[in-house]
Amino acid sequence: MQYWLLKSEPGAWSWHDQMTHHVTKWDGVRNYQARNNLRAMHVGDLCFFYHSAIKVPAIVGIVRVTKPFEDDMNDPPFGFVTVEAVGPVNIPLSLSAIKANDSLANLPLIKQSRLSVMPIKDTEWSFIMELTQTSSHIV
DNA sequence: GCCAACGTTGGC
DNA sequence: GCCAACGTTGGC
Repeated sequence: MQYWLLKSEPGAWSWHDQMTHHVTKWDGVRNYQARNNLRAMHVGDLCFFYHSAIKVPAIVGIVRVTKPFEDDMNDPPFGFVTVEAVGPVNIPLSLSAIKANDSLANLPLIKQSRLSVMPIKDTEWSFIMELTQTSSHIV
């Protein structure tokens, strides 16, 4: 089981959209590194759902991979995985709150701000899960 | 809205 | 294969 983070601009595809549709393709990725990460996903992997390019970018929910990578017939060599909404995080975790924690300093989210599909280490996942359980991180 | 970072394209 | 030009992402 591996962990990931998926970015989406809420104007294009929001957490609300994800919850409404529940099971969807995660497509539209047009970057090789992000595509490689999509291809490395396995059924059962969990992903944070992150809202990007807004006033307060934040982790807002969790989705689970339900089908592995498939090729997009119309746009090789890119493709998609299938995900289902698991649920919202208890309290959204903003990028500024993430940056305030030294133990999250190595997240690609910070080091590689344009990458839209990235791996999350077990320890990072657990720590973020803890943070989303408490309001202490809200500034 | 601006701009930095970065990926992609295409001429040479 | 290099690099300039250009387009896109995403934080602020």
